[in-house]
Amino acid sequence: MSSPRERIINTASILFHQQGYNSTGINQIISEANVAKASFYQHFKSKEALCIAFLNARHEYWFSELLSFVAKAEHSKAKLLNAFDFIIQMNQKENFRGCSFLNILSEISKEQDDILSVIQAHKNDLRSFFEKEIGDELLSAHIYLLFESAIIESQLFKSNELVEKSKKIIDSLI
Amino acid sequence: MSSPRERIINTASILFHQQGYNSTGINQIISEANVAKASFYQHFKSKEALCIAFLNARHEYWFSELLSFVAKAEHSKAKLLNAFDFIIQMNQKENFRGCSFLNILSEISKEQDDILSVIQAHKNDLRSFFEKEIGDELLSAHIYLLFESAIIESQLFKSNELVEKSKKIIDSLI
DNA sequence: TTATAAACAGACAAGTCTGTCTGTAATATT
DNA sequence: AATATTACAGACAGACTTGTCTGTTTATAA
Repeated sequence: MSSPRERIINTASILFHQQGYNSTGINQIISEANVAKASFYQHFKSKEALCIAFLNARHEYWFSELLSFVAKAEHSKAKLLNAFDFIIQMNQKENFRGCSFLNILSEISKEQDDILSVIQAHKNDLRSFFEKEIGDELLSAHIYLLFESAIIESQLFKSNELVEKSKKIIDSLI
Repeated sequence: MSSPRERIINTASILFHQQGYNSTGINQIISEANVAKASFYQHFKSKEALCIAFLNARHEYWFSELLSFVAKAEHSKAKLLNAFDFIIQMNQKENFRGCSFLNILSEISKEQDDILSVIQAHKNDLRSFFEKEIGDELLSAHIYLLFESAIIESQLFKSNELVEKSKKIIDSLI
């Protein structure tokens, strides 16, 4: 069996993503992770610290999945279209729960800048990904914006309709 | 002085929008609205009912503000650009707190479909607004997607940078 | 002026939350 | 084998949550 720390992160990943950050308590996390409360606070000094550890783990996971999904294609345009197919795959896998980072963004208060920084760093990495792939500054911002709304709108309407539309738009754009 | 119901909605509007839905308790709302708890539950059967009343009030307010802002322009293209200037105005007015509807979307659980329906209705109205203004189906979806991400990204980065970029994109698009 | 309605204050129940603490059991290292 | 570390169980504090309830005061209407 994995270490307590791993079990906590894995359980928190599922629960935060499924129920939201504020709606998930430490007690539920440690109970489902089979970890004692004292052990939890030995690894994480607070719930906020766990949140940051979760976001970092999520960043690693999500990005490597995106990259390997995109790598299936050869040319730049096909890679971009694959990125949107990646959204569709994740929607199915995770029941249209949207983006962990943006979900938590909506839940945190002004005081929690530590968390905000991690979210911003993640999205800056995503922006850089598109910039490297596309080159042109304005066009890559354009694609990034469509990518972001494609995720959110599929969460909102529980449907891939606007992801598909985004693909059509990009097809006519590039 | 206004009625208790009005005071509750007004206070909840500020607090939900500033602190988030789950982080705002009934006790804080009634205390800042100067309303007795019994009076609150005479007007709203639950916090969820208040949430729906708030979203409806927000819908009315936000949409009429958008329409009057857009009406300043004559032609279709100028109206669309004005819609993005409306985002900039609201960002300044409300400290980059983003969209109330999408914020609450991130906080609710699977079971709260009543709230989800109100959010979806709001966004469908927004989509219709762009469709009426533009005509073309795919293009109006395109503008809608850019509009949505413009709001979210300005909340995320506490900046109007990507709203301005969206305006440039639309300028070259139409 | 009397009767009806609405808003008031605030205690209370029953549950949640995070974080601390005590003490025991299992595991690693020397 | 003895020591040091790590994880365990779970009680506890203190503060929060939503919603109910009792009783009082104010405002409206007959």
